[in-house]
Amino acid sequence: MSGRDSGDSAAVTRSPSPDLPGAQLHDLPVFAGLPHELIERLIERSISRTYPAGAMILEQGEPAPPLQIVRRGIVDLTHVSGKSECGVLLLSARDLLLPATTLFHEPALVSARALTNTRMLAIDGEAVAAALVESPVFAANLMKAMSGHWRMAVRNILDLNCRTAAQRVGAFLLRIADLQPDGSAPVLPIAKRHLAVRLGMTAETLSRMLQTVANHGLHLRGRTIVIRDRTAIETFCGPDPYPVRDEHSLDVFAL
Amino acid sequence: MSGRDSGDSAAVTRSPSPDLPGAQLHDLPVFAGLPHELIERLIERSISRTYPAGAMILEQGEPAPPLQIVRRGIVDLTHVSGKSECGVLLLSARDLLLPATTLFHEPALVSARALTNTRMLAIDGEAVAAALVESPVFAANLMKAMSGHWRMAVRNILDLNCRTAAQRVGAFLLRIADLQPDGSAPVLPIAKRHLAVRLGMTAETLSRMLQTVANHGLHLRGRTIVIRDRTAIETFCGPDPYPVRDEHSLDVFAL
DNA sequence: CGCATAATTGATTCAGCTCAAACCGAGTGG
DNA sequence: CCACTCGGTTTGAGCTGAATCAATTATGCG
Repeated sequence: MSGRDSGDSAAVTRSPSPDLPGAQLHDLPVFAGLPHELIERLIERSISRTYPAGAMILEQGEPAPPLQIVRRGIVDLTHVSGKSECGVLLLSARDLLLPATTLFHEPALVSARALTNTRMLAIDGEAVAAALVESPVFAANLMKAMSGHWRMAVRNILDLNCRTAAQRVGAFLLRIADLQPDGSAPVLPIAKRHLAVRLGMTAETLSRMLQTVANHGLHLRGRTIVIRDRTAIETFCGPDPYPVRDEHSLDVFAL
Repeated sequence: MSGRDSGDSAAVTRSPSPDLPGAQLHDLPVFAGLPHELIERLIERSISRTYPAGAMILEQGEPAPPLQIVRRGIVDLTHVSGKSECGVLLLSARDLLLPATTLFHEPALVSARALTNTRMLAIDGEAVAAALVESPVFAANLMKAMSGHWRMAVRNILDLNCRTAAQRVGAFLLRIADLQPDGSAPVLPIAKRHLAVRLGMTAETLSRMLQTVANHGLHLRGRTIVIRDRTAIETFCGPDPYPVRDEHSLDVFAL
């Protein structure tokens, strides 16, 4: 929220330096149901890092020893080969960054880049491993997140070859709007260019498709999403192929 | 059953009925590193089922209470909407069937269908849950498999929007060939039509692309894959976008 | 043998990409 | 205050990869 993220949200976390636990850390879904002292131990073995918009968080090909969690901002997972980028997923607050890559020390298939100012929590890999053997609940939490990621990936695959570009755009914006805290006017949190990559199309095509979508009841004024005719846009976006949108119950908040 | 996969493998499992443990069950990767008695307990709470080619194993939309493992055959994960199918992944022996869906009781996004005669092992969901809290190793094994699935999904996403249809065909056949036990001539285990679905293209396109690929050093005589010019086909299939093919180390054998 | 299903081939169409140019808003500096 | 970049967005024209539709040939399979 906030203009182009002016002071407010920054002020919350603006603190002497990284590791300020802050009560809200305990409420991260990864920690749900864990004994308090275990959470403390994990947080002690973690550091917070902030990345300015555009900064690389993780380069594809390298493994990611510590377990990283998005505390604030939007993180873009894309594969870069040559000059063509290929987006896979956007993470937002509370999401885990490539847990699979982390846990099994495999090279990441995608790079992670901050699209907005981003704050990450990085928990030491060994502490995580220790916690895993000790706490089945923690293990379950991680699995849950991984399930959610799988689910998102499958949706993406389906979208890519069952839906048209315009439908993808529409569905994505609709989703964004619905995820946004209901009171405020829903707003597109990232640049169009990045949205295009995420949706697997060029910036030009996105531009055109936005017009198409506008003709079906969903406008984009500036960065605010205006749903003018809900049912129209929903039917346009296709036989909404899959069951309910319950990735949240899997502790996944990705876009 | 046992159409063209004649007696050999069928003979091994041809038995009065389902739950015949059989030594090889203990060697499933999901059980790796588990105490022997835990394996026994899980196997006791499981049943084997066989499906003829073409049979539905799991319908999209329904959750999948028991944890299922492919013992033999090829299982196709596709989403069906209307008359258009959209393939996501092919599972083969030793792969877990939608573990995420199983563990968290969410409706599956895709249907699972046997493409060849298939034998599944279904472990009771509660037994699995119990084993999970008891054995961190078991939990780790499941996570490993889920990591592998995520990896495959990401590859698929990348393929779909960074590679041409011909490149996908080439890369897939190359992969199949490499995975096959090296002695024998590599063979395509499924019908072309299903391959087309898996690769996100129509059967017609697949047919044409096979010709294209043939001009670049990879022929398909009948169902046997003939690699005539390895380097040529490899360079043709594109800047092989991702690191090594190490999904096997993640206990994933999907195609 | 003959029917049904799979695979090919050809002709046509269309969604989305590429390339190129115009446009626009925000800094920047004179 | 205005001119001037400079990145991002839009618009346009043309091209192309793959889908579609339709017809034909192969391949089982009962």
